[in-house]
Amino acid sequence: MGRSPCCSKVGLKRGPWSTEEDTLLANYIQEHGEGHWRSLPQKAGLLRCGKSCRLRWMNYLRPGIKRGNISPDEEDLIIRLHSLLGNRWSLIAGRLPGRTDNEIKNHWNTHLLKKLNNAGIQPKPHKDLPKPPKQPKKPKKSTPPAASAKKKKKIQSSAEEVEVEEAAPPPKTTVYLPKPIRVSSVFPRNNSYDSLIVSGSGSSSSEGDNVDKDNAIVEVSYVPWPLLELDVDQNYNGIGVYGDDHDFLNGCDLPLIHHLDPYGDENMLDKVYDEYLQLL
DNA sequence: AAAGTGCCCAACCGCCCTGGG
DNA sequence: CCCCAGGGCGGTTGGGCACTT
Repeated sequence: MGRSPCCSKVGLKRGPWSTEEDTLLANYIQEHGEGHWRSLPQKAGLLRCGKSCRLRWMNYLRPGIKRGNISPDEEDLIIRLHSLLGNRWSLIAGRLPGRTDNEIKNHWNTHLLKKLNNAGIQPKPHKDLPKPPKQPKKPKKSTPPAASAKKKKKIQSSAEEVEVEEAAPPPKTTVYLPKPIRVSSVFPRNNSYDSLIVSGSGSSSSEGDNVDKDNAIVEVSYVPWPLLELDVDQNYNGIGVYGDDHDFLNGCDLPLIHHLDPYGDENMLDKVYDEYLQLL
């Protein structure tokens, strides 16, 4: 028996939103705030699924949303973050002010993937990208075999090679950290990706030495998620202990770009990335 | 001008996680 | 400890538009 749908789809409108619906939704949220998405449509007088309302708000109506015209700087950052994070669109979006995960995901799939392919760079298939392992915040339940079967399948399919001892209190947990890879200090901001220099394939890159601090160009190697295995002990206070997705980045004190002006400082993205390198 | 083709992106779908009762 | 509703995420779909033939 499958999971019950989030809402009864009978009688609900689907497809593109009308301006009237947008207005209703925006007005309601302005008045009552976000949340309670399931009951929101009814209260707001919308014939929409709650999830649909949330999506519309998050991706379109929310104040501060920037639409279209993704700048080369932003593309640059997306590519770098993707090399770090894989398809964690919400995390990537969190570092790009005004951008939504959906937009970034679309842009990646329609534009950046092509550019990278044209440049001879083959980002690993999404499924091969390990996710940052999640440390169970609280050993909630040692999932019973039957109930966890589906989850395990999903996890394995995403190649999440995480060995987290959930039940026992092991002092040691194996996690995999993303290794920061500098794609290039300047993804050609004014030209195509064709000029990218692709370093040896599969270079597992403990060679962060190729970065020339004074110079712009470094080796380009799109090597998503080279795995870095390490043992976590009590003294480890790095970002490796992924409390959750957001802790994965937030835990490393990386300043959110929301606080920065992405257009004010040409080198801002480089700086941010350098901070990643240092923090990781 | 009409038909065919490809691309883009808003929206949907299904699954998972979390927290409260 | 278990169940369930709410919320969030990543992958996929399909309508509409632009471009080509």
